Formats: sequence, C-alpha cells, structure tokens
Amino acid sequence: MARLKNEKKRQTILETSKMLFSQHGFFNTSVSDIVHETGFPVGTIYTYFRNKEEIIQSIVEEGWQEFRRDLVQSVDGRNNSLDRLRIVIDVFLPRLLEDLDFINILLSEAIQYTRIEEKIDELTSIVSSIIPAAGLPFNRSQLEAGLMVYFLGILNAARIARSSSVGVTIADIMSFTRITIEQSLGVMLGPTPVKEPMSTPTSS
Amino acid sequence: MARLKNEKKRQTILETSKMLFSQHGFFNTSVSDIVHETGFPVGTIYTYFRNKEEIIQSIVEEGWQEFRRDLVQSVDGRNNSLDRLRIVIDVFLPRLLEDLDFINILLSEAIQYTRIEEKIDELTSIVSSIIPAAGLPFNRSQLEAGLMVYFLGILNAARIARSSSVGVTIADIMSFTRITIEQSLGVMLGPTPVKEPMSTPTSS
Amino acid sequence: MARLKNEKKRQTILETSKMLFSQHGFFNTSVSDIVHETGFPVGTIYTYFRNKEEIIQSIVEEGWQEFRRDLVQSVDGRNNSLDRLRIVIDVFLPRLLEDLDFINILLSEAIQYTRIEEKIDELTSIVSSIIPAAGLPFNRSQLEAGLMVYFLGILNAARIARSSSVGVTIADIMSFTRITIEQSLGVMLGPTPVKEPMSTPTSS
Amino acid sequence: MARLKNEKKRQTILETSKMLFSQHGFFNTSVSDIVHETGFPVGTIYTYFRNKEEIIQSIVEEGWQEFRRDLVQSVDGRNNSLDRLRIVIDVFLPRLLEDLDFINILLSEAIQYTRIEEKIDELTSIVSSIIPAAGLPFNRSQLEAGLMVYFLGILNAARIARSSSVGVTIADIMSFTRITIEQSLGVMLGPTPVKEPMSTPTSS
DNA sequence: AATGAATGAGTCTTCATTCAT
DNA sequence: TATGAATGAAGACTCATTCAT
Repeated sequence: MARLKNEKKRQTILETSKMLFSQHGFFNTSVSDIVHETGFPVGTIYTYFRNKEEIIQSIVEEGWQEFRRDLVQSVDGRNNSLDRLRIVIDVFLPRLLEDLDFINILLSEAIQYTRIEEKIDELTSIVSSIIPAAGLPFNRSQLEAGLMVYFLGILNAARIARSSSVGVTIADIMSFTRITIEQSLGVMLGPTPVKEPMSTPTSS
Repeated sequence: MARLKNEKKRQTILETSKMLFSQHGFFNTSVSDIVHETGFPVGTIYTYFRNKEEIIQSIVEEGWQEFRRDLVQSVDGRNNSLDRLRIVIDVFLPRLLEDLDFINILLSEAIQYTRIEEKIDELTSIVSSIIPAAGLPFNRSQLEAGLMVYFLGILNAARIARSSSVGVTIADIMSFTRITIEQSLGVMLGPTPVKEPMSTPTSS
Repeated sequence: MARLKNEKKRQTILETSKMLFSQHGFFNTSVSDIVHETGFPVGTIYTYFRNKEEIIQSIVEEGWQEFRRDLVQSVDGRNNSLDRLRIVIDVFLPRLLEDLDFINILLSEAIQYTRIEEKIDELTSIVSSIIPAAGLPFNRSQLEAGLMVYFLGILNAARIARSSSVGVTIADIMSFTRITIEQSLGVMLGPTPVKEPMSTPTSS
Repeated sequence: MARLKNEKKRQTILETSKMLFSQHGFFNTSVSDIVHETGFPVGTIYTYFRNKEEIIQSIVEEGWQEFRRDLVQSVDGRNNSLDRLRIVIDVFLPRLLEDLDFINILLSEAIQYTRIEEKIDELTSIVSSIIPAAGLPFNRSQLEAGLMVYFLGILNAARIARSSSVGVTIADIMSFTRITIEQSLGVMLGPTPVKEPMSTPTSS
C-alpha cells in the first residue's frame, strides 16, 4: 500500500516533468519548477531520482519500453507479414504520434541524455524483420537507412506540425506514409481504419 | 576614426560557437567557453552580439540563407524539371549534409530559438515547385507532408549516423533517397555522380 | 523536518545592509559586500530576499512600520491634544532622529524603491489630526504642505548635520522645532525633557 | 567660433544628463544612455568631462553657482531688509522651485558627489544676514538650524509634490512658507506677487 | 581632435544538490 | 523517512573608460 502510494508520487514527478520538459525544454525547466508544479518538496524529488538527468532518462527509457512492448506485442500476434505491417502502420504509429510530449523530449534536448541511436537500432531491426526484403531495390544498409529516415522524419514532422503555423497535419503525414509504403512495397494496406478503440494494445 | 567592427572577428565567434553548440549543445556551452575557445575577451563577444541567443540565431539564420541561396541558384540554372531534381539530389543535398554542425544546431535546441517551421515551409514550396505533380498519388497537403518527412528524416538520420554506433552511413541515406525518388516519381536520376568540384556555387 | 528559516539571520542581513546602504549608498553596495560583511554565503542572502531591491524595501518598509506603530501608540495613550503634541515632539521625533541610517536610506536612493509619498501622507494625516486647527492661519492644504516641509526638513537637516562640517546639531534642530511649534500654535510645550528612558514604547 | 560650438556641445551633454539623472537617477543612467540621448559619440563625452562623476558635479556646481549669483544679485539691489526678504521669497525661491530636475539631483544621489553641506552653509549665511535677528526667540545655531530645516524641507516637499499622488502643490508650499515667515518674524510680505516677468534676474 | 570598438573586472542572480533536523 | 534551508560555483551580461585609428 505504501509502495503503491510511492509509485504514484514517482509517476506524478515523471508526468509533470515530461509536460514541463516538452513545453519549455529540459534546460529551461528547473528542479524548482518541478517542485512548484507537483507541489512536492525538493527532497521528495531526490528520494525518487538521483538527479535531474535521471528524470529525463526515466521518461525516455520507460516511455520507450512501453512503446517497444506494444510494438512487439502487436506484431507477435500476427503471422502474416502484411498484417504485421498493417498493425504497425495503423495501430502502433498513430499511438506513438499521439504522445507528442514524448516525441518532443526524445528528439530535442534529450538526445544528449538518451541514446536515441539504440532506439533507432532496435526499431529498425524489429521493423525490417517484417518487411519482405525480396523484390526491394535496397540492400540491407539502404533499407535501414530508409527506415531511419522515415521514422525520424515522421516523428519530427509530427512534432513540428503541432505548431499550427505549418499547414500540414498529422493526418497528412499518416496518409503520405501509407501511400508511400504501399507503393514501395507493392502492397495494399487497405483503407485507413477508423480510430480503433484499443485501450489495451492487444490488437483485435 | 576609431576602429571599425571587424567582420572577421564576428565570423570567428560564429564559427567557434557553432562548433561548440554542435558538440556540447547550446545550454551546455557557456559564453565563457566561447571566450576561452576564441581567445577574445567577453566584452568583445557582446560588441558583436547582443546576447547568447543572438549568436545561435545568427548561426541558423545566416547558415540557412546561404543554403537557400545555393538551392535557388542551383535550381534556377536549369529549365528542365528532371535536371533540377538531379541538382537538388546530387549537389545541394550532399552539400547540406556535409555541414553536420549546422544540422545539429538546426534540429536540436535551436528549435526554441529559430522558427524551423519557416525553413520547412520555404523549402517545401521551392522543392514542390520542381516536382512534376502529375501522376503522383498525393494531394498537395500530402505532398508537403512527404517533403517534410523526407527533409527532416534525412537531416536527422545524417546527424545520428555520424555517431558511429549506428551501422548506417550518409552514403546509405543518399542512396536510399535517390532510389526512392526514382521509384516514386518514375524517373531515372542516373548514377550517383562522383563528388563534383563545385566549391563556388556558380552552377553551370 | 528540514531547518526552518531563521529570523535572526534575516535580521542580520537587514541590519548589515542598512549600515552599508547608509554608509556607501545602495548602488555602491554590492551584494558581495553584504556577503562579506555578514559572513553568509551568497545563496543565503537569496533564500531570505528575492533580490537586492527587496532588501532595501524591507529595510524601509519594516523600519517605517515600527516608527508608525510607535507614533500611533504614543499618541493614543493621551487624550489631550497638547499632551499628544508633546509626546510627538519629545518622544517620537528624537527617537526617529536617532536612527540616522534609516533616515539616510529613506531619503536618498530609496526614493526610487519605496513610495515615500505614502509615508508622508500617512504621517501628515496622523499629525494633522492632533493639531488644533482652530486659530491657525492655514487652510488644510497649506497645513499639509507645512507638515511635509517640517517633516522632510527636519529629517534631511538631521541627516546632513551628522556630517560634522556643518555647525548645526540635532539638538539645535530640535530646539528650533519646539520653539517654532510653540509660537505657531500658541502653546507651551514645557522644557525639553531630559532624555527619557523609554526603551519600550509603552507610553504611560 | 569653434569655441562657441564646443561650449554648446558641453551644454547639451550637461542638459541631457541632468534630465536623465533626474528621471532615472545617477546610477540608473549609463554613459551609454547619455550617448544615445545626445547622439554624440562616447569619445566626445570624454573630451568634455573626465568621467561620469564630473558630469553630475558640473550639473550641481554650475547650477548652484547660477542660483547663488541670482540670489546675491537680487539681495544686493535692496537696502531694506524687508525688501530683501520679499525678493528672496517671491523671486528667488519660486525660481529655484521651477528647476525640479536640479533639485532632484541635488537632493537624492548627488549627496555622495557634491558637498551639499557647503551649499547649505552658504545659503544660511546669506539669508541669515538679511533676517533681523533682534526679537527672534532663537540663538544663532537655532536660526541656522531653522533655515536648514526650511530650505531642505521646501525643496524636498516640492520634489515630492511633483509626484501627483500627494495632494499638495508647490503653491501650497509657497503659501505656507510666506505665512510662516510673516508670523515668525512679525512682518508683512504683502500679497503674493503675480508671476513676475523677470527673465534677467535684475529685479525691477 | 574625433571616434567607437575594445576591454575585463565586477554585477546580480540561479540552481542542482546536500544534509541537518 | 521527509523536509526545505543552505550552499557556492557558475551563469549571463554590463559599463566606465581607454586608445588605436
């Protein structure tokens, strides 16, 4: 019970920090800001995290683990490559794009604190395993480069699209991605699914 | 007549700061670091720039102007769409990817200080004007989204590829890009040209 | 339970700053001077005051509150107007004139940081309430102007008299004031009382 | 001719600085502010004045000399004590009170840079020489103290009355002063004169 | 003589982290 | 364990004055 309460505090710190880091940046957010926003005393912050850096690392690491787990789960449920691809495109990606705070942190200043290359590597190997390599005009390195370009491109585009001054929406980004994949791989993903319920990521 | 402001000094500050910002990040680089690295006294930094922020803004703004000028120049020299595309892919892009310090600054912390959306917008309108819209499976918004994804994707991938831990090189990224464009647009760009001389951007 | 803010420390900072501000002026006293004189680390100054300005404001505001309280207390203890006047002249004023550091700060640079007009207003309304208006050759505005002139004149004169080069003492200023009031109001205040004990302002 | 032009520059610096010092205070006015306001280059400031301190000293010293000269001139033109007093009250004092910038500088921060005691001393001896000592209930020291109180009181009151929040005007201050002097000295100064023309201070 | 870039000691303030309570 | 005052190195920036041109 006490354990639960503590875990809640830890999550509060994490969520508040995530919001602040995304909004004002890691360096423009002071521990004191976190203190004021959470209402917790400074000491409490330091009973849950060794230092400020550990907070951002936890946000990224735990956020990433969650997405990775979801992705693997989604993919593992299917035997068929095409189905897997559909899941990735229609379930996993939209889910990721919803958490713009996370993306913001992952891509901006966090880069100094969290090995984004590792994430890219992981993702690349997962996704490339479900792509029918046969018939593609790419070698392995080029394929990986391509996945990197798409992944980073999509996330960054989504992040920037949020700032309304650009006339591009996340829906545009998704449509473009679907069409491009269909063309490149010569497959049909089918119509964009209507926003699935999917609170638990055990895809139907 | 007192001494006049020395453009060379200004450039030294800009270049040194660019290197430091790219290497350690804007917030982890102190004005004092710039002072030590340039050898100039603090006061001198502030006779050329109002504050630290103005330094990063100048780096991004002036760097961007240069690239934009080069791009427009390159493109204006050609009447044929395909030629233009070749120039963009084979001349302009490699040129941009060479300045990883600039990309690093543009994409990480600079986002708070320089309207990257504006840059994206500019670039998108320039490039979309040379793409033969006919026959593409995208509407205007999707095309823009796509350009955004590619542009941000390529730059970010290049930036991350620099960190050797990822087995992807800038050459891979370039190859992927060329092939994808050839496929998507149904054109042949021809073989990757051997590194053109082109130090002065006076397109033939 | 962490340590609690230490009122004694705060007072030390206030007193030390008061002395330094009075001696060298607000702008010629650096926070670093306060640090050296108090022996506290810089951080400590800033746990008790938001900034340098708040220090001078606290000195003036708290000093003024004390004097105002004393004045009102002194006056409230008496029903008779003449008695009240005597108290003001013989107890309150000398008391005020003893704290030349406070006067110095109040009248010189503090003017930018503390609304001295408010103090004048307050004082004027308190004092004018105990002056028998009847028979005076002044209208209300003129009376207020007069009080302002006397109050500011006495304080400034006292402040300047401190600098030995002028052959005028605080005693002279007090005598002049007594005599002038007796004449103007046509009352007898009686002989200047021998320095009353009155450390605690619990007027009889 | 060149001499004349230079003197004009010097005066411009002096007048601009006076305005700035009065408005924002000596310490809150930078030499750079003076540079921007005058439009002169920094070097020029330093060809006319050794340093910032010399500027405020010149303002005060030259301003004071002018007033002193006027005062002495006014007084010397009259043989009769009462006439002299009238001149002081009705001509000299209003004239002084018109230059609130000067008063502001003289009374606030200038105190550290200009011996105000000397000015007080000078003024006291001039004025006390025209006051019929006979019949006054003051001894010499008390009289001097009184003049000090009035002089400083009037100037400070005028300075503070400028800030509209106080319901006291310079006219009130003047009326109070006239009446008090009439009473104290038992003389009639006559009606407040209508604003005399008096561009040259050689009283009619 | 006129100019204004150059200078660097010094300013105020912040802030991540510690540790006495 | 919980707390929040204490800490001081480090931060960005200012500015009166000088002096090369």
